[in-house]
Amino acid sequence: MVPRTAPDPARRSERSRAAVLAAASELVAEVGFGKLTIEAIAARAGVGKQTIYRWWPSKGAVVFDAFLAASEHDGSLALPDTGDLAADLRTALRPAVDNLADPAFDRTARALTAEIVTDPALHDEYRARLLDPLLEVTRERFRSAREAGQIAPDADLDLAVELLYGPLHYRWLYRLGPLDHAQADRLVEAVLRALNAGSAG
Amino acid sequence: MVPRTAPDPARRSERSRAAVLAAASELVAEVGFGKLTIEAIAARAGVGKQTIYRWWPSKGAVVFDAFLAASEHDGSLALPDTGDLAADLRTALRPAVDNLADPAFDRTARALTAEIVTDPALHDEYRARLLDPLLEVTRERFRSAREAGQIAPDADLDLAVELLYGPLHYRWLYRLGPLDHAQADRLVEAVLRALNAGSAG
Amino acid sequence: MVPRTAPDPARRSERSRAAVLAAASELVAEVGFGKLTIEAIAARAGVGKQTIYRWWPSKGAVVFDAFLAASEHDGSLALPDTGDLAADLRTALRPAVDNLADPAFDRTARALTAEIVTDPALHDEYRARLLDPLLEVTRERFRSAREAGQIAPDADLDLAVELLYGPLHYRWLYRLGPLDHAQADRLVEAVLRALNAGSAG
Amino acid sequence: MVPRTAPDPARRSERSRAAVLAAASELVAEVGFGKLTIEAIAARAGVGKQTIYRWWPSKGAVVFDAFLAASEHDGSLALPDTGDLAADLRTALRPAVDNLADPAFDRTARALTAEIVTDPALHDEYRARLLDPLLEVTRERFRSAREAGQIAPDADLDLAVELLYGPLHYRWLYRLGPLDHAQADRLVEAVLRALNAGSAG
DNA sequence: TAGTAACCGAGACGGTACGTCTCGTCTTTAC
DNA sequence: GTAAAGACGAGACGTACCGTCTCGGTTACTA
Repeated sequence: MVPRTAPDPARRSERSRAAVLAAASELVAEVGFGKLTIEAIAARAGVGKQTIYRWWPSKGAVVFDAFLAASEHDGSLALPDTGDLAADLRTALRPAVDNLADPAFDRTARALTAEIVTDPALHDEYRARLLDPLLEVTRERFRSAREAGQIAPDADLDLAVELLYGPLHYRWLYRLGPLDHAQADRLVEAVLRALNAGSAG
Repeated sequence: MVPRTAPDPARRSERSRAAVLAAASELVAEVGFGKLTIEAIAARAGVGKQTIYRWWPSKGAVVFDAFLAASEHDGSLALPDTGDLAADLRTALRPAVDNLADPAFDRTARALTAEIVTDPALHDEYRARLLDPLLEVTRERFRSAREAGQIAPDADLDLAVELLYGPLHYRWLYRLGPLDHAQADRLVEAVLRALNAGSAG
Repeated sequence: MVPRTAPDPARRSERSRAAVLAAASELVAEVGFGKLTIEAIAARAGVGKQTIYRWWPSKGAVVFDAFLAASEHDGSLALPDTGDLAADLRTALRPAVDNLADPAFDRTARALTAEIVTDPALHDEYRARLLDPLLEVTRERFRSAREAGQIAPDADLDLAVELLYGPLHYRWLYRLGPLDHAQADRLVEAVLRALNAGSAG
Repeated sequence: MVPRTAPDPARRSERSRAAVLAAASELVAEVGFGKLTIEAIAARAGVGKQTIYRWWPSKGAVVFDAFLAASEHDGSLALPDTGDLAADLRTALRPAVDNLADPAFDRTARALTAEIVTDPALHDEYRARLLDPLLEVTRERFRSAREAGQIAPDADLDLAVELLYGPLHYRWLYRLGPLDHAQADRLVEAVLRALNAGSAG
């Protein structure tokens, strides 16, 4: 067996790539991730199945790519640094909460989460392209606050971001309660207390 | 299509039920949830496929039932109330952390999480039979601490449990860092600060 | 394994027997033999499946029994002996032709023929209860004609009945041409010529 | 349900087609038609089930095709015209009788007959590809004899072929008596008498 | 500008599993 | 103590997709 030579990205049809991602987006919204099939994507996109298999390793990768294509360049990672930590965190959490509360986003996000949690390759890509950048800017904001003496000088920044996003994610994933701005604000307050905000100021 | 009449549970074969759950447990450990098939479960259990379809609505339901059958009666929900809130929470989190750090448990738990997150019926059953009882005993412990004046009298108990379990779950789900007792202990401290523990004492 | 004891016919429920045969008749007409199932017969008859398996060896046997119950006691075997062989044979063939030309009878008869041709047990029962008696009365009529000098004294009586019924059956089975009285009459003439009728008179 | 579009015969794999027919032939001989399954044919042929369902409408059609593939190009239709009608008919019937008397052929032929009698589509194909050509060459031989003045000038040729093949088929189908050359020869004589052979000479 | 190599749509292929159906047996319930 | 009801192990059904593999037919680089 000669090892399959990698396809030449230079010759890749942009037309097909876009059609596949669009078809995947539509179909995942229509039938859900579980009932989504490569064959249906190919048919909807007017593309041969081989074209999908050539460029994506799995169904999850296609959908994830489609999701990324939509998410990547909205400036959702922008976390301001106005000097007011609480306000900046609220600015970050409130749109996130709005997203999670949107039924369409909820459906897609759940399907992707299920795949990411299960498929190591997708997990890695999710970490690299979405989650780690988000965590990093957040950590950076906490670092800035620590340097400004707004939180404890020995505050664990990793723990800080987990305290911020973890409870929100948990509440969303298991539908434990409403996702709204008030809830987000209360969470921000709790996190700041956990980080001894003010006690050092 | 006439709606299928529900089978009579009184006639259910306990022998078959147990064999199916055992086979499902073994197979999910051997091949993983994704490659698990109903046919393989039936074959391993020495059971007709129809017997599985008669009593469970989906592959996820079978595996979940098998997981429950194993989890339900280990007293994992016991959360002590010694009067020392921090110690009691550490007592609760440490074994949980140990479980999540175990590769075999991790694999099964991820597969089930993926299903629960995606399948509303499984979600409901998970909430009813595992998650809600756990959250309730934890909330109860916080209530006891609040009455004892160990945390702020206006502490939001729902938020409290989410602050406790959310960051841990988040760290586990996305493999954000090591899961060990030290980490659990730091989390407990942060949560207590968030709840103004001691400041009111 | 203890050999199953034969059911005691004395205890047989006439009510169930009749209900099964009626249900089989109706269903074979509604869905055809191929799509007929034991389960459907039992359900329609309001009878347990076991009751059918207890008394009949196969689906074909049930339907055959139902057919027999309807056919056996109509005097279709009556073949007159008026002295006029040609007329008597026409009297025999014409109603047979009418039956075969009836679409409802055709459908059932084809299904049964297919079973009889394939299942030796059914074949034997068909021979014993329907076909052999018919052939015998026909043979007897030819014998009478031979003794009366109306056909050749060395005429082969078995061949005679096959010459009479074979062409008709063949035409019916493969739908080779119309089945009507004129056709039956021409066949009778040909058979009589084959038997040297008249040449000896 | 969108009606399935017909597959493109140009792309059909001759390799698969031949393997399926061979497997069907073998299996029908081994287990009989009734116990033959599409799954077994596919497995034996090393072929996906879908490949069978793609190209054949039913189990009967596969077996029939296998039978045809074996029968079609043996010159069994050759019916000589030596001028001696009786001899030519004997030449035609004797090998037919030999076939029917062969247990292996008998078994397959019964199974196919059962299907043909029951399934209109198979019936049509049988007529078109095997029976009608046979009847036509036979009719043609009778026509030739009629023109030669060997049978009655008003002889009904359709009746003639039915008189020839019908009794034989009847005797075979219901196992009414031995199938041998003597029997075939007697039948030929009877048919010729029925057609007034010689009386016009 | 011709040749050629890769991608492309299309879809048949060998497979696997699906969820359903029916078989014939076995067990339980109720009359 | 019989028979209805129906769960059971078994396994074939016909369908849906999987991922691979030819097929021609465009592209778009190279010679």
